[in-house]
Amino acid sequence: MADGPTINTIAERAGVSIASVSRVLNGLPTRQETVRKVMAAADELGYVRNAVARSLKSRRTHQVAFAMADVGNPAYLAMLRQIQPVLKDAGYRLVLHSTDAVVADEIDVLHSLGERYVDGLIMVPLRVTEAHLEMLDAARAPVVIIGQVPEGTRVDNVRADSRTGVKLAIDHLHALGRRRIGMINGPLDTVPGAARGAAYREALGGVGLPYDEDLVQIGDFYRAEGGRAVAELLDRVPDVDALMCANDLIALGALDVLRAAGRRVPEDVAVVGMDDTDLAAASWPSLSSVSLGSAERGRAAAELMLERLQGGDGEPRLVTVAPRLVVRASTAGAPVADFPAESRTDRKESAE
Amino acid sequence: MADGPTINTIAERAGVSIASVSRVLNGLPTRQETVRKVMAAADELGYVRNAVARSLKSRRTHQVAFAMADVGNPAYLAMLRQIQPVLKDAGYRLVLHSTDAVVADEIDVLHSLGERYVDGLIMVPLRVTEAHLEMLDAARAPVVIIGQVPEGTRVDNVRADSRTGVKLAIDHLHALGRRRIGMINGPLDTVPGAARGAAYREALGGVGLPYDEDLVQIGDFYRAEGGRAVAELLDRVPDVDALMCANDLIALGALDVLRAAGRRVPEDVAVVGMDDTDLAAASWPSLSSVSLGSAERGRAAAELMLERLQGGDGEPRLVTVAPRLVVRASTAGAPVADFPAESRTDRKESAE
DNA sequence: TTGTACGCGTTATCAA
DNA sequence: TTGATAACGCGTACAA
Repeated sequence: MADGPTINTIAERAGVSIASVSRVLNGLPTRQETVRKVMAAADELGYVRNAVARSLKSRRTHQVAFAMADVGNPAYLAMLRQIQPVLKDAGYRLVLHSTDAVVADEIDVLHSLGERYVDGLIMVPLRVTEAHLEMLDAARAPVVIIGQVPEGTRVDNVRADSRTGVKLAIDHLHALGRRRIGMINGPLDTVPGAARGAAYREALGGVGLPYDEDLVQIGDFYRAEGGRAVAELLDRVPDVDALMCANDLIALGALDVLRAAGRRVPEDVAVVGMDDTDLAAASWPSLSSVSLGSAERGRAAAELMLERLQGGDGEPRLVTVAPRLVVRASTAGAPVADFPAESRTDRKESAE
Repeated sequence: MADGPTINTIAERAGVSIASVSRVLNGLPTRQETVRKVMAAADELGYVRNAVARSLKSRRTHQVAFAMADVGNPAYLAMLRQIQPVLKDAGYRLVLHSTDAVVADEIDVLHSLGERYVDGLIMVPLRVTEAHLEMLDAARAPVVIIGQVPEGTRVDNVRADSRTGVKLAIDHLHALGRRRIGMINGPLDTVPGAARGAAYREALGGVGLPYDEDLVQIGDFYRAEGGRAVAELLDRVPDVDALMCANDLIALGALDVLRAAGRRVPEDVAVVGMDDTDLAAASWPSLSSVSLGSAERGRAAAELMLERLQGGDGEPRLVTVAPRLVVRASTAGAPVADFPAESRTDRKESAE
């Protein structure tokens, strides 16, 4: 752990000036003899350039930050998996920020952008507050926001389209002949909860079904709470024949409860989840789910960021990613009997 | 996006020297009047200290790198989730490296340690080669390795204990009265594959069961391959009454195939997975699984790292994390009928 | 208590 | 082609 050599050390050793060393190291035109001496000295000393000093001089860190609420959330994770390679291939390192769903932490991250330890920031805010907007306005580095921002906000923005996503699911259920389609949602004061609830109502209208409050049950975005909500709904509306769940965990809870209640899935009740996480393919029956394109959003955000970093300074851009309905056994008639070969569920595991 | 103010800007504005500005900003004893002027100027200018310049001076970046093969791997992810908050609380940022299971990339990461853009590195190598050892020896910053390293390697090291893990599972199955316990493994030339295969053989001996080659089937660490392997095993040994699977994905494949073959789980065949990923709780029946303590390993590694960063420079340390058998429906008699309330499967989802 | 001046390791300019 | 030197932004002896 000896102190690392610098260009000064090399210069002494090679008997040249630090300017020459720098030139050689950066491949600038230099006499062969000098190149040789410098390279030899650098080699012997095990020289590695100091990234911090370079950054101070060049004003570029080759780092990009990605900030989201929770590393464990599969949706964010899907984004991360796409963002990482895009940045890596372009020569950027990824700095990870988990804000634990604390708004103050998000503001902190935006603030710290001024410290210039990264060249840019990709952020998935829980919701965009006034404080966010102020910081965004004052930001000294490019920012890409994944999620809804108020009209007119001057930031690059990547969005999902949960309205269309819910519509895909409702249309699908309707086409299967379901007419009593319930909705199990999370809290309505969250961005996803509100959006998905409204979309459900609208989609029902789209297929000519009446909106019935009794068919809607609010719980939380977790498995146990989802299950409880479904139990209540079953009590109240025994003839429900389909469940639109606001995310996959809720849908897993629905499967638990339906099974316990002796209802067959999908014969008696069809179930659709949302976010299309890995869990959807792992469950039994496997779960039809609406993908909101987390992976695609991550990739799009990373690409927008790279364009900014490479000098693009046009108007803020908006990218909207289309949702996709992934049909599996929970809506598709008879449960799949064979094991699935869908490659997307095949992920490598088990390190040691 | 105007150019940010520096302490010089503030000094001018406040009519004092940069030294005074620096002092105020760092809370060193200063006259009240000066403090006021400086703070005022800093406020008006929206000053934020430059992290790069500080790092160059202080020789500390307050960044730690975490390098593993694949962000999507749930085992690494579990580590990441623990490492992140530990570092964050200690004031360190996390730089994420995904090496895509390419050994050369791992070496790159070790090499880049010399660039001093991080204060330390936590790494989960696929396998430790000669090149690794050389780089580790020359490392100019603290390194913590999660995984097996050759005896005598001078690095902090955190290990799992898959041998004991497998033994827990076999003992459990044996206690349930199973006597024809099969093993579905991944390739034997991988570290986990070899270790788990050997552990299986040893554990059988421990409960007085003979080792029978016919009961072992090699596939790969994926669901479809796992399923295929199980199908072959069933063909060859129809009276198998339990399956020890080398990871959870394989176990999911086993459930698929057993279901298709009309074997009840666990009545006819009990199934145990490994790694205890989220998928284990999501499947039906829910999957008993051996946890190798990924989360605990992550936390331990982060804490070892912090100790080094805070000046600890004693002998290299070795931490071994104990495995744990999580019993669920796939071995536990009648499948659980109610929905589970295990909080560890409740993770927040769905951002938008 | 305050200011001057130097160093952290690089890159880049300008003479020589 | 090369070397001395000035930044980059900050912290800090040392002197005033």
